[in-house]
Amino acid sequence: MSRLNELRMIARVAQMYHLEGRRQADIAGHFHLSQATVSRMLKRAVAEEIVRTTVVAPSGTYAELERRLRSEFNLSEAIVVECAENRDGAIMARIGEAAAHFLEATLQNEEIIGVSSWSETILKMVENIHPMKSGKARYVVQTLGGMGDPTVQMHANQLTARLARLTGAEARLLSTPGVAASPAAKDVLMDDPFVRETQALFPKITLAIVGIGAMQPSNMLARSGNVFSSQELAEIEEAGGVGDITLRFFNAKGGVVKTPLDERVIGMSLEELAHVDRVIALAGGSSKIGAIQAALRLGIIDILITDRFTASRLAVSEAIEKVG
Amino acid sequence: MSRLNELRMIARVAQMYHLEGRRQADIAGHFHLSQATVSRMLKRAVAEEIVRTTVVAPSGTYAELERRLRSEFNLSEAIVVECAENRDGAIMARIGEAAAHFLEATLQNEEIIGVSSWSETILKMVENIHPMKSGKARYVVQTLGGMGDPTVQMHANQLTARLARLTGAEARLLSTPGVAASPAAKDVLMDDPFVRETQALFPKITLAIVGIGAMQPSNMLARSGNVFSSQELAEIEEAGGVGDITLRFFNAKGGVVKTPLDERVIGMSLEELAHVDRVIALAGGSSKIGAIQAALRLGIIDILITDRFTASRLAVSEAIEKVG
DNA sequence: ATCAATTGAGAATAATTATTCTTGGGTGGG
DNA sequence: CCCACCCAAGAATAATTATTCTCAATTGAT
Repeated sequence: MSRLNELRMIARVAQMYHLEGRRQADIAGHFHLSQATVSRMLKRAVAEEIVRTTVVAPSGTYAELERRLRSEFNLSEAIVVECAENRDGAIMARIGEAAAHFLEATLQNEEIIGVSSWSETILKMVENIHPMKSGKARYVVQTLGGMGDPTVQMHANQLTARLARLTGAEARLLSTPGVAASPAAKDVLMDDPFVRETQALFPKITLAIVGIGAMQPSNMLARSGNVFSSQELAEIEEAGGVGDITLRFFNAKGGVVKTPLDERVIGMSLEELAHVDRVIALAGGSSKIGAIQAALRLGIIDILITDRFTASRLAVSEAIEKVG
Repeated sequence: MSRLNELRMIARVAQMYHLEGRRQADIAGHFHLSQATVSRMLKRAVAEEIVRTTVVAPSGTYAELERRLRSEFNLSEAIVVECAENRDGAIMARIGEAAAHFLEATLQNEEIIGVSSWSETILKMVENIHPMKSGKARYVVQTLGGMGDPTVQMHANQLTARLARLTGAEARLLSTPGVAASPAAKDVLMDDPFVRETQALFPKITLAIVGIGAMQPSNMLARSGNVFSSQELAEIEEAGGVGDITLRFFNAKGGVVKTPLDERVIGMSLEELAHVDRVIALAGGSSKIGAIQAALRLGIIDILITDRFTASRLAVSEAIEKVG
């Protein structure tokens, strides 16, 4: 019976604290208690479930899906965006917006940003970033050479440059094809002092923004001319490759797939990426599910930004495979 | 659209803080934000109703009734106790328990407690107090002489003494009748040095525990022999009296009613009571509604402890009268 | 009954959180 | 275009809260 009297008082203290907004010391004075006691009563109020705090996700957000992604794939953060229709264009726009906001909110001073600048999603991100006047970032480093058609290559350079301008950083470009014709050709291309300089920054990147590619080349990539021939792609698939990040391939289990082609890519390696403090992956769309799942299994992505359709399928599929 | 991205992040921060119990500085580190920003986001989360805190009153408590009593009667605190049946015996027992708990929880060191020791409710309170070993209170002062029958007078003394023992205090008794036969007789009784000494403590009382009497004498009071004759009671009623605290009468509007009888009472006056830091009134039961309501209007009671039936009728009745 | 272990509360202190102060940028009116 | 004002964010600081430390008292086990 005295327990009830005790709880009544605890409830009253909780009411004064949480609803009336009074300070603990104030409440302590009111009841002639010590502040320490009030603090303990409030703790007790939570334990007794007299005080309950709920966090309501705003509609259009998917906190539960995010939680599952974090937990299934051991991510530092996951952002799942609302998207009315499961269409690639819409999805990329929404992911881009969310990524832009996240970047703006969390970008530190003097960061060195790495960006693999030929994904449409990343383009959407850049389009949504507000200019940050007081030069926040130090460098924006292009982590993969341009693809095929020189016009598109320039596009990629421009995207990097634009991101640099928006973040008040200096752009460090890779004005070279992403894939050389041969290892020897790569050596030649790498001889360029600007290329060397940019590459030298890879280990210093503090924040990398990457897209995830499926074996099906994306629109942008396709338009940019063929990167790898279908024969080469077949070779990669043969070796188990299901997706790539900056043209570095991996298999469904999250293992790195090395083929001779690897020697011809001019860009950041997965090993280098693994050393980056924050790796943000932007990817969505039903055609990429498998690639994304595999990419997450690499264990080098810290933050995934995706759409609710993809998120849902990723979470379910991963959970099932773990049980199976 | 960016508002949603902002709210998502706020929601996530709120989740980490409130549900995962992480520190603001920790969250700030996770998102590369400043602790100040996290604090502001959390404030915003409350404003946006992303975070909601509810205080659930344990069943068997009546927070809303208490709130109404506090507000209608301008009380510092109100305690409304659960009570299965609207029967005086049960009500007094519950009120006593609650009062005991409240006293134990809020009693300071060196307090000087005044107690008008002839109410059954106060007796129940004393019965429920656990001994406080490290002498908390300084004195327990009897604020009204005993009534009629010397046996009952002794009872009253014993109750005071018992409360003193339980609180580790020294008892200061009024070993005299509560009502003298005449003002002159009162002067004689007051000549007693112990009586004078006790009375001298009235202005030093820091916490007074009082009952509220209706014009209908209570069981205990009746058993103790008649205090006032029916003629005298009629005289008081004539003057508007509807209730008393330590035999000091007041009318329905909360005004003090002085009659010649007042000159014969040996006990604390309402003026003295008004100067006491904390005045705790213990009263319940349907027969006392009017008296309690009037007593509360006196404005000298800080804390009321009553039962849910009485509380409910008090709150309703006061609200109606205020509207009318 | 005695004693170690446990509990409970306040005082003092450490940790955490809110706010003020300051700076720099954005904005809108002249 | 310039200026004044407003707003946002972090650093520094003030305010608030949680915890540790201490002491005393209780309990349970001999």
